[in-house]
Amino acid sequence: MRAPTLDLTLLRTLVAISDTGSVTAAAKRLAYTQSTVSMQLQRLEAQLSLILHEREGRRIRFTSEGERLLNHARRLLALNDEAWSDMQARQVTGDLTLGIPEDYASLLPSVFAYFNQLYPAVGLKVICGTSAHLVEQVKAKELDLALVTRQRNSPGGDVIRREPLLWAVGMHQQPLLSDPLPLALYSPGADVFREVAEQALQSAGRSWRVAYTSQSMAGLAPIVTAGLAIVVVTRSMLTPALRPLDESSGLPALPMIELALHRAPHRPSEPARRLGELIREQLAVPD
Amino acid sequence: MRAPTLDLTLLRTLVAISDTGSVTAAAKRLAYTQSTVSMQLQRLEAQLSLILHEREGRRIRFTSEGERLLNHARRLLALNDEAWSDMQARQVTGDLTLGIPEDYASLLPSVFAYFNQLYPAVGLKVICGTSAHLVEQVKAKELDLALVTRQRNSPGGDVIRREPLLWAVGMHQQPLLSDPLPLALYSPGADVFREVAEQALQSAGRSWRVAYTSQSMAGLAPIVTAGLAIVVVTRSMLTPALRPLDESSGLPALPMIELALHRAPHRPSEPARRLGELIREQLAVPD
DNA sequence: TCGTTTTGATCAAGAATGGTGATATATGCG
DNA sequence: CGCATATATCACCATTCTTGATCAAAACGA
Repeated sequence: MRAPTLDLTLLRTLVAISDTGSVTAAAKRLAYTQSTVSMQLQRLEAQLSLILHEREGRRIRFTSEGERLLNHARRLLALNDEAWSDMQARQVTGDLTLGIPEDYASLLPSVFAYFNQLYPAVGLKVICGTSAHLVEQVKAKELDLALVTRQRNSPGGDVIRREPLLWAVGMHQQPLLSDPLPLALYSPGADVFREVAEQALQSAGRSWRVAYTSQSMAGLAPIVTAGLAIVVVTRSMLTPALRPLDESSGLPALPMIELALHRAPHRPSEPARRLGELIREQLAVPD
Repeated sequence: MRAPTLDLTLLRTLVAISDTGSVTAAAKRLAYTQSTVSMQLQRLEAQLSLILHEREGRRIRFTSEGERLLNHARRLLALNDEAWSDMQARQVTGDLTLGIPEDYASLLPSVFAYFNQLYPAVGLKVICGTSAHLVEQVKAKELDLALVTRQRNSPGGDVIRREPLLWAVGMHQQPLLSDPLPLALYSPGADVFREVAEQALQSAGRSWRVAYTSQSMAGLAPIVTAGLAIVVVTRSMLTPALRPLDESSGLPALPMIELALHRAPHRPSEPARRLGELIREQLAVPD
């Protein structure tokens, strides 16, 4: 039993007719003429020597063969689309620099791996820095994209995800609720976490002291796990060495933080567009 | 990212080139001209704006994009072929009568179910009877097909499978090796099992008596499980109530039996062809 | 009920596509 | 250095596909 090949174009038309329920609407969707779609349907039936549809009044009804072919068609087209976009993706070339906050570096590797698989011809460079600095670099076109943290509803960039901020201490430490509260913070002005924490404490009337500062979480970690200070993190930054504190700790609630994607001011390059899309897809609200 | 549709014909050509390793050979396989295949390959590359192949000397080498597309192509074509043959199968209509030995009835239901799924428009009738009778009916065109048992290398029909014959007794019975041996047999002349058994005993110089006869195994079963007689079966006819005897029982070895498919003398109808093929596929040497 | 509108089928015609044979080019082999 | 084989390219032809126009049939509205 030889198997000639189906015409995917006709199958796409068939699916469009089924989806829209009418030849005319399908024609509109596919940017064909009504007569074209009508003839395509007939052509498909002729090629298979099968009656795929019948009409009751004006409404179209698919025969059981038609329905069956529709199933095949959808699977076939899904595979086709996947193949096509995979092949197109391989043509996307260029270089691309993305900036991320150091503390989110742990969140992204899987995205980078996936991106590299989809777009092997793109040279992706990743630069870590504080959010404020990254935003500057994007404006200066030193970066194509930057993923930054920011306070809720502050302007600039597209929001990718919102996350709650948490107070955290070392896993085996009791909360140090001394007054003033010993904080481990990022360098002054460098990061929103610091601003947020100080605002929250201030409006709660708590006093604090900066027990330690660093450019990144990595630098703060030893201090915190040693129990010398408490720190502000997002849920995705929690490690086994950190224990989050809930409201029973008596500390003021912290607002949500936003993760936003900034794009360089000119029209984004194709690789930048793709990576932006991928980041949005992969990081969107996994809560 | 819109996804235009690939041309499966071109993909088939691509696969053929890959399989045969040359444009000319692919053309031969596909019943195209060499120039056609050459242009098809170029067309495919043009449509995707990709270089799929390069030449080193005369030999063709696919680029990594080409190899990647080949993977997609094979999957796509497999799905296409499946869809096509499924749709074609639905057009096979007609009626069809198959004869089988009663004792093989238990072996076939799954085949019938599968057949009915593949060819829902075919009315399949199954008739049970002894092999000798079924052969007569096929010759008389009362049956389209008949599956029969026969002695090894006897003429007529196509061999579907060979099976060893076994002596069997009731599961909890000791072999009754009295002399003469009490046999449970099919009706005289009705089945090859009987002939085979008698030949084997005769040439071994054993005497026997027919303790019970019936038209089918179903009729013999009670006698055998009660331990009143021994019986000849194929491996596929063994039930939990039956225990096969090996050569240590002292009984003469039995020859292989053949399961053969007879077709009515005229050109087989399409449904008959399909069922024949299916039976061959499904029953072929599962040992 | 009778126009009006919308939808689908059909047709002829023009455009575009795809296949072919002939031919030129290149490669491998003796 | 040819000869044999494989591939690329080209012009031509046939077929296929799309389209606009037209017609028939339903649905719609008053």
